[in-house]
Amino acid sequence: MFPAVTIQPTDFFAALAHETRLRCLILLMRHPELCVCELTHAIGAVQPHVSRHLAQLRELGLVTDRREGLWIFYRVSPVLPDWVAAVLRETFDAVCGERPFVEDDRVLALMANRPGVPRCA
Amino acid sequence: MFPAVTIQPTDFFAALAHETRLRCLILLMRHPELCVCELTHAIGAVQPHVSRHLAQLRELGLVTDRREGLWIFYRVSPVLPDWVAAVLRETFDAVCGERPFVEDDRVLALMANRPGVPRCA
DNA sequence: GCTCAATATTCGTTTTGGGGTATGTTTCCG
DNA sequence: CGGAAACATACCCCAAAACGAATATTGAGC
Repeated sequence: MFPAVTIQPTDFFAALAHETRLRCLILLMRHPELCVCELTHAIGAVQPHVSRHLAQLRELGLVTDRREGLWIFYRVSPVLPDWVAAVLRETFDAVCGERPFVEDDRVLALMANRPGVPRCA
Repeated sequence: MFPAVTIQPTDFFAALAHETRLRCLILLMRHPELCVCELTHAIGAVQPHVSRHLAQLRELGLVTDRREGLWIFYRVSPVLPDWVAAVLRETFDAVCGERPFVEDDRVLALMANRPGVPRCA
């Protein structure tokens, strides 16, 4: 019904203004949820770097996290204000085919030993 | 045909991440064009402050400027990439009724001695 | 030519944000 | 209970961004 969070426009745009955070968000829009090690691997950064920027997205309410065993899975918040979701979608459509966003998803697809999703038969 | 400029997503969002720049852009979306003194008056800041942030918007290609006598009129660039224009429109629709954006336009409407537009009979 | 009005830019300083590395916390497993 | 794995946080340092005030530029009018 009501979006759970109120997000200041300038805070929202500041969150999108960093490449690491934008790359994480784009990846999270391609997949229902991803854990930190997947995001870290896809982006090719060190883990504290990714964790720090994920924390900023979380504090703003753009993403939510869920613990499952050792892993913490992030997903795009399902209760975003409509205009925030709309801006994210417009941005996604515009950049999902560009660098470095395409490569990020390709690198993720080639990742071995991914938790959760890739259960073999 | 082709948008004249290529704008990096992170640069674009960084431009929107400052309140002064966002307030200028919202005002410029309500009016075909505005000069610096109008923007300065509406926002209630000192002139160098507004000029500096307008310069950043101009360097990014989000606005264009046109000199007419002593005044320099700014307007939202007519050749923005589609997704940039779409994000601006979504943002405008979301915030144009909120503070401080409504007040900015009210203050502007009450401004005396505006150049250009308000020619009396 | 001089002067004033509108705007832009520069300078010095302060603040904010990001990076790298080390360390802390939580959970699972044996 | 003692590891090790996954992730978060803290600390210190540097660079980019913003601010206030002063100054430079541009054009109009006389």
